[in-house]
Amino acid sequence: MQLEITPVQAVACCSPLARDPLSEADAERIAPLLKALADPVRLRLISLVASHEGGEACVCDLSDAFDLTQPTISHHLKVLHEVGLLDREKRGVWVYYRARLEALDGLAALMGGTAK
Amino acid sequence: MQLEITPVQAVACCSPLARDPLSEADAERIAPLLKALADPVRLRLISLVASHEGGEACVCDLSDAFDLTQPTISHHLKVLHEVGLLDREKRGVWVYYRARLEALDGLAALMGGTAK
DNA sequence: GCAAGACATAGATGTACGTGAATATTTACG
DNA sequence: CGTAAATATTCACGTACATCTATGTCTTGC
Repeated sequence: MQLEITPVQAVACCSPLARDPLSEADAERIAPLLKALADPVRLRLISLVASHEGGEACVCDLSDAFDLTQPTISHHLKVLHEVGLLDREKRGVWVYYRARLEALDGLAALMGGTAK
Repeated sequence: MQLEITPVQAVACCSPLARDPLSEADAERIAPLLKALADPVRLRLISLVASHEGGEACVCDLSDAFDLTQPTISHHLKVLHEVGLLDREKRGVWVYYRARLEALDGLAALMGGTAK
């Protein structure tokens, strides 16, 4: 269940960085999203999930790619989930994660478009 | 003078996150860029610089927008400069910063394009 | 040359964060 | 039920980081 407002929803509500000065409030809402992405392990995790067949992957698919303990992977997935970059669905014993592509697109729209 | 390799150059050398799994090496090079951006103050700083007239701004233009001391602003600008997101040019007493739009576009290309 | 202004650096401090070990929770299966 | 497997949570620890105060460096104008 996902009832609370996640930082992901902050992405869609402002013009590109290079067009207008970002407000303090918007910056405070967007920074956590980037902070969640600003880790090598989490970058690879979201990339693995997003590029995995079917657009989703379970933890078992993911943890093999890293030289980290299972709780650490679980922690990183939680961080990405809490900001709304990953959706989480439990099916049986396994937990499947799915990337929120709109969120990534939102961030891309924020940073890009400067070459216009 | 800018002779060393900055993290900014790591952006252009990989396909979008959602297309192929990001390699460990690429992730290690890109994460510092996002980490530099993942701060409310630095987000606003780069936005202020990029959206400022002429595409550049001196520290004096920037520090007024924040309730922080001058050394703190200077520190944040240094962080953005060190990863290559901001160019730095001293003219007289003033130091002008300019956003590297290619870097921002590179990041945007990395995260977006998922709606294809 | 000296004083003033713009910006950077150094040192110090509290907080946030990445990681692992140990343990808990949940589900399937016999 | 009870055991095994998949994932999450808790606790602890070392490091990184944001911020401030104090000080340094450099440029301009008198």
